[in-house]
Amino acid sequence: MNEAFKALSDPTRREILQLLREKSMNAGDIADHFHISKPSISHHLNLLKQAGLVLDERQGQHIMYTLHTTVVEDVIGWMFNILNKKDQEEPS
Amino acid sequence: MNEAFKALSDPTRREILQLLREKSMNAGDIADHFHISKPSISHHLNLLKQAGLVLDERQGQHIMYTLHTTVVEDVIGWMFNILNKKDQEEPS
DNA sequence: TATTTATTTAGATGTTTGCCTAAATATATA
DNA sequence: TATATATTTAGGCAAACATCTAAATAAATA
Repeated sequence: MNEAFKALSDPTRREILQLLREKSMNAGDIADHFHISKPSISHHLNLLKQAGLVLDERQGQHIMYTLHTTVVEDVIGWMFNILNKKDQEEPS
Repeated sequence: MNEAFKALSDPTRREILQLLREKSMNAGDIADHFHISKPSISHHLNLLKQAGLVLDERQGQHIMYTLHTTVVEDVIGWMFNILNKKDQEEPS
């Protein structure tokens, strides 16, 4: 999960996730939302992929990026855990 | 909230939060849990403080660090938001 | 098959980060 | 007030990071 926390620490990458929240997009369309070069966006996408936060799939000329929520849920779990005292685990 | 995400991106700092989850501790006792110099831990504690994730209060010779959960809740909110499609906001 | 379009890889550069040791500050105590 | 204890600040260094341009790769199309 360390890679996920690292990936989430960059504002551009968080914005990419927000974009993908609405719908899957290809790399070029994602890049068009930022004032950053395409190679840089490609690098961010790769980090998000390594962290398990997005999936990629080639569709002909394009590569579609999709939000992958499993790791997001893991992070939420970690965060929730922080909110409860160890010896006071709340019943569900 | 960017500072909080940055603060959470380091494993040592996340471990500090896990420690403080159980009970408040002073800087020295926190440092004793790690194989890192006290100045380095002090630096991590300062970043956590800047991010609003911990509070500090001097108690005589010691400085007590306490988990502060407001920002943790904000981050959880952001994470949850990612899980829901924009045009499909679920009713509470 | 040659060209165009989409994306990534490679390589370079400036900035940020995490760590260290040494020195400074703040409080408590002899 | 002098000394001991707790913690932070300062300064430096190596590794990681975010960005760029140029070149390489992959697929579609003329």
